[in-house]
Amino acid sequence: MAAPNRTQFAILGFLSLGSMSGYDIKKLVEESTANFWSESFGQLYPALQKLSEGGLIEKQATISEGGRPRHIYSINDRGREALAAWQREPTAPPPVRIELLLKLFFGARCDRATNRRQLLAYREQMVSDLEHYRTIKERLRRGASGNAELPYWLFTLRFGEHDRAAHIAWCDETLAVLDELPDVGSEAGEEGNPPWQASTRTGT
Amino acid sequence: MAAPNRTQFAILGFLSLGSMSGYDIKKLVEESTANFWSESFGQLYPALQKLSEGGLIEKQATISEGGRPRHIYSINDRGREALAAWQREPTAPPPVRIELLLKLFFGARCDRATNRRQLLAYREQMVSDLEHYRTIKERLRRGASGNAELPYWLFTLRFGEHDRAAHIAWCDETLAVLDELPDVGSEAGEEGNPPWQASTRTGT
DNA sequence: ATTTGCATGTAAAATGTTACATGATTGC
DNA sequence: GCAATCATGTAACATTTTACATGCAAAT
Repeated sequence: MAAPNRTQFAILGFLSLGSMSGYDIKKLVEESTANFWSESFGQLYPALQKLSEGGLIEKQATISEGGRPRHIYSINDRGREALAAWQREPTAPPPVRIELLLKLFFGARCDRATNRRQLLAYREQMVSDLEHYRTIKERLRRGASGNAELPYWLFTLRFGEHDRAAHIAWCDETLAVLDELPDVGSEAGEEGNPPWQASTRTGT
Repeated sequence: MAAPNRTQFAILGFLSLGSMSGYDIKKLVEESTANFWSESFGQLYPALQKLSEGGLIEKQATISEGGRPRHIYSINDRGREALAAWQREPTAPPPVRIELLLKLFFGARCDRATNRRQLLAYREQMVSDLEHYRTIKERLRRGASGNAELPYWLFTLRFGEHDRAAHIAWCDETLAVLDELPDVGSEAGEEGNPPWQASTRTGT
């Protein structure tokens, strides 16, 4: 079954919604999970082949309307089992690397205007994300009412809404505090060593 | 100046707080930014060398107490400039891949108990993160009061608090809705193709 | 005619983690 | 003596993105 590659499970998930080609999966990903999960062709095609070789999905070479060759993949029982098994497995927290916070952590090394600009740009992104989610939600409510999976799709959307709203609130709070800080410019008082002590890292 | 490697900027940031060795940086990272930014030795040591070659930091071979060799690095003016320039630059949003949401997106493919377990485990992690942040906060308030960078360090902590609190709220909301959903088990009604349509992806 | 979309794949590069190799010192 | 911490570095591996290569068909 090769490496515990998450791409393969994503593929199994999408194929569980219906048979389709690699190209179709890519499109579906962009339209549905792109906000929290995306895949590139460079991952999809090799993974499809591996799944096919592993006997979790079936490949049928078809000719589409225009006479173009198309490889349609379908999930089988072994694939469905593998999908469900993955869903049952404990989920490792994703590695986080938030560049904005790294910049802000060293915020005393640059001027206030710079920090403000970064926060405002981030805030704008969060607001536009929220708008985007609302659009998707309306489309879903119209196009998928009655669909048994709709609630689950809405769960992931609500995640985005909670998350972005919280980040906007954080931006506002941070901007307010920032305005009351002395603007030392980029030449701050250096040396005076950091008060960090060995922390008992909460193991994962 | 080689690749626009973020590790190098992280290093510059930490060296702007004081001169230290690669080992020291690694320790500091673990104690301070690990919640939103981490680095491994495999990245740190080559990056230190590159920065040194690039003339952004200075290397001094020292002998520490025990007679062990130590390489102490110090940031110079060019390095400080590069750090500030990076802070001014627009920040690209990090790629998000949240496995929990991917599993939940296909939640109709497994039983309710499985979805519940995943949500509860995630919720627990969020709660323990919050506790961890509180510990750090207290330590900071005691050990760094008066420090000019303290506000910025608290900003990143507040980010974590906002973020985790929102995710906990989402978990609770989701668990409540989940309980009212029919438990179809892993054999749900398949086919009935997804209502996703081409979405105008909000460009980044 | 030319662009856009459909469709599949490979190669290369960037990024990052984990494991390995080495060796000294300090505390138990 | 032995484990833990200090300390530096390399090698292998995994993951993922981006770019490249190819070609047909439909729409403009």
